[in-house]
Amino acid sequence: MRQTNQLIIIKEIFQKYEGHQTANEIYKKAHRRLPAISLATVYRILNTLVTENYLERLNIEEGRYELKKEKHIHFICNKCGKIQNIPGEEQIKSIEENLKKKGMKVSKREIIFYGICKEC
Amino acid sequence: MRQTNQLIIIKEIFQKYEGHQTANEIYKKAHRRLPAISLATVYRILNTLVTENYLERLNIEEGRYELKKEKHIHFICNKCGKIQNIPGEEQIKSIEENLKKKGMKVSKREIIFYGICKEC
DNA sequence: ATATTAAATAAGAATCATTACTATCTTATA
DNA sequence: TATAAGATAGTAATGATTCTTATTTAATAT
Ligand SMILES: [Mn+2]
Ligand SMILES: [Mn+2]
Ligand SMILES: [Zn+2]
Ligand SMILES: [Zn+2]
Repeated sequence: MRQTNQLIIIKEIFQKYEGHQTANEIYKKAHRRLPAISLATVYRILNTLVTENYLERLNIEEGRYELKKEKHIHFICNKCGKIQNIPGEEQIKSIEENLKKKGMKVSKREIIFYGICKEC
Repeated sequence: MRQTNQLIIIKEIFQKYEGHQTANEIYKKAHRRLPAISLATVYRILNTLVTENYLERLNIEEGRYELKKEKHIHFICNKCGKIQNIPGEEQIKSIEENLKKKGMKVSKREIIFYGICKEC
């Protein structure tokens, strides 16, 4: 993978802000530093970084990307829209073990709770 | 809510097949019985039925709808694409109780495991 | 049964996220 | 520095979903 300016900048954006960002948000941030960058390039780099396990994609209405870290679960507030990382790993592991016993092999997961957050 | 032909047919499609179907699949099935039906109508009716808790929408790459039944979890095979309903309700309830203790109110959730199914 | 009317529909345009395409450019390497 | 495979910009294309508006229809009152 070639170390292009575009790739370096997008990686830096994720290092600077460890939140859940859309492709378009990344594009706007990258565009400030590299006005010639194209949205298609942002999408291609995001896809590549997901394939390489550098990023993770969260499928909500619009795709959101975040740095790949220890596995976690998401809570999205229906009022303010904030996305939080929440605990629950033991319970999920328990489900995955039961699936394994049944002969299924889990490689990925998407666990999202929706509701009203503490502040709202 | 008016009992239109379009609404009745779409409900019957879900009664006949209790699987996870896309808007377009519904449209094609409905179209056989009512060639004049439009895709926009299918979408509007699906949205209405979700609002009324008759259907549930599963957000994967493409939206998939199924009859609303007891809460459950999904497993999607990366190879054959089959979507299965799997158990794990106790563990999820445990997570939700912890969220409640922290002051969050859960109203909806989306729990999907991806991997390879028993047959593949 | 018929007229009335508010709600639902068909058809197609519009929107929005994402991907495909291709000529041009750039990083890595010799 | 010359070269070539890989990456990019710009833009067209795609696919799912929603919007718009003129027309139709189910429910209700007569
Ligand atoms: Mn997260
Ligand atoms: Mn299901
Ligand atoms: Zn909130
Ligand atoms: Zn399978």
